[in-house]
Amino acid sequence: MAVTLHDVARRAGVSIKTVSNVINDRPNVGNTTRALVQAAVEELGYTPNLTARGLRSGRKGALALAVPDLALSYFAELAAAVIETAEAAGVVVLIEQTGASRDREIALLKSPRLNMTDGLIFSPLGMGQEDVEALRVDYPLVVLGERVFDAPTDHVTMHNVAGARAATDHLFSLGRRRIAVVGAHAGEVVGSAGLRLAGYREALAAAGIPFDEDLIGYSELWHRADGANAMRELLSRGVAFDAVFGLNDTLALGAMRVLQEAGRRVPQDVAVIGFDDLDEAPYAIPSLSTVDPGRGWIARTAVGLLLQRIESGGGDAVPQRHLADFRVVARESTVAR
Amino acid sequence: MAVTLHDVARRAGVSIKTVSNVINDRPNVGNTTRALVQAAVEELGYTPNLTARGLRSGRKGALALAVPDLALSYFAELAAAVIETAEAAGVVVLIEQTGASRDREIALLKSPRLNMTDGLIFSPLGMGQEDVEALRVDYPLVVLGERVFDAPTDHVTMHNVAGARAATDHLFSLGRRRIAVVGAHAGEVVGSAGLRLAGYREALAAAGIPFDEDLIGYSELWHRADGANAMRELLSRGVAFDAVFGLNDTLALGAMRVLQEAGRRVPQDVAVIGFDDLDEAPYAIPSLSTVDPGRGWIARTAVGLLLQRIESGGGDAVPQRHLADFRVVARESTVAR
DNA sequence: GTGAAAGCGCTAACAG
DNA sequence: CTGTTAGCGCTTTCAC
Repeated sequence: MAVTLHDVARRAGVSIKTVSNVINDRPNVGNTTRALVQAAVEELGYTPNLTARGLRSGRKGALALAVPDLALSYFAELAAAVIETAEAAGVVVLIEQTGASRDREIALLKSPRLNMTDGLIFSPLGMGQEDVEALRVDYPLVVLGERVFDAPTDHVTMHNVAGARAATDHLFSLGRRRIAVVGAHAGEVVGSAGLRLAGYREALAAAGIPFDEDLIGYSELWHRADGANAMRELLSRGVAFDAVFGLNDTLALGAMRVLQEAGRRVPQDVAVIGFDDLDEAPYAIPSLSTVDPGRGWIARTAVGLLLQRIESGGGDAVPQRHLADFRVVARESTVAR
Repeated sequence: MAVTLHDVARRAGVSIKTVSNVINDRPNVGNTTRALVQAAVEELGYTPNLTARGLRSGRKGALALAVPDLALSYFAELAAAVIETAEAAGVVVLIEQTGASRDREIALLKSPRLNMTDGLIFSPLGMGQEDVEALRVDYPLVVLGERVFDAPTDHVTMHNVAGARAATDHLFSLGRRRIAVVGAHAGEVVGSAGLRLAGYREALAAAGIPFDEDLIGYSELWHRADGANAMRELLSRGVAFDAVFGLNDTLALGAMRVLQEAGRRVPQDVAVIGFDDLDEAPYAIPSLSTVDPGRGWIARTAVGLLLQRIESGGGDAVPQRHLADFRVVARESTVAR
């Protein structure tokens, strides 16, 4: 290996600078020289050393994406979209898992590992409002989600409140009135759990239905098993309900599973709606109604924003906030009885 | 930003070499000097420039993982395990998606993008035996799966044939005899589809049951929708069957969905088994029986092997082949009637 | 035990 | 239009 610019230059009988110019197709190079160099590149099988280029130019051609856990479908699908978009721009993606731990999230933000990249797309789950300062970093950063407000960085996020409200309204439109929630985080205000719960409460208030704490199922994480456990607890509590709002699809699927184990028919006895519109939602049994939060748009916007920040040398343009469109996707789990 | 070794050296009143020695905790440095340097590092908030280190030492501290598509749960879960293992070794993971395209896979193998990393863990899906030569690369490479045999590289793979045979035997043990297959690839021999189908045929042969082409459902890809489509086609063909072997869990889940839409009860009318033991398999309705192919072990072994190759300077030790243990996981979708 | 100097492969001035 | 010359920040001989 180790074919360098020098080798190509020697072979083509030109200077290393000219080769560099051809590689980065810069304008000021004669056509014959260009062809000569290109031939040499072919013959020698030259491929630029990205590390050296990165060291010299400061541009690494890589971005980092930090998510809680790739095994969570939502983040896997998000990552797939981010990688696809980045690849189209000739940028590679390095993935970090934080395990939704506040400490690991904060540690990651100042990790030397990041200096292999030009910037970070960060989806925090453990950090909160009190950690705003940790987001004041000296590299391009785009934050996904709404755990932290008034952060000094670009945000791309979804309509958590409005989406949750629409999901709840959808259940109301079927005539359901006792709507259980699965996946709430005790005391949380910011963050997807808090915001979606707020949307649920807004819908309740607008419909004149009192909020009933007994209908709220809590869980730390949002794995399928957490949805199942929360539903088991809800059932064992003996409260009556005719619908369930899973704060995400994974929770909803876990809950749906337990409901059916317990002999409750979905949607006849209990209607179920989730949030995320995972690829698998249409294939659940029954197919799962949900809120499509515009994941693809979010990925594309986040990558675009980050690349733009990188391009502009991280100038301190005023932080932007982008919101994806959402829509309720009605499937079998919320068919009217 | 941009605190360099020089800055630390100046602050500590020592030479840059000494600082470097402390950072990489090399032995030959006095205790007082070491403390002095460490203090300076703290104060200045020095973090090493990994790009420069990579350029100089040749070690980038990164590895690439190439999979067909992160949105496929199997690969998402595999990637999660690889990242976790790599992180424990202080190595970051860069993910490439090939879309299961042969051309993109081959292109990736010689992509300059890879020289940001020390090596590649490669899970091909489009390449075949005729592409062995493309695997003869000059960087450490570990191949996952069995699309290519006699390759000049390390392999980590699963017992596709034996696992599939065990899955089929499990269905036999329930008294099922007409076992449909979902997700076969026409004419494929190597590759997961071909091997798992071979395992199915082995089980058939051992049980003295003739192979019936009518029971084989084909699909190009292994998305949920492909399993659903293959099952729809199988049903429309009107052949009788009392069990289904999904060549992976995703296919099985898609097929199960269609079966129930069509009024076939699982497992009473049709037993269903998959392959992969995805996180979601226990939460399907009914919970999905499957083959656990040892995904975690595969990830750990692949990372270990790659790091070892990298460590040893890519010496041409003889290619190794590692096989994970598997086991059949019986759940509700294959309960005896 | 520590310092000085060279150079990894590339880009970016600045000349010519 | 093309060549020369410095480094980017680090590790690594080789002296001391």
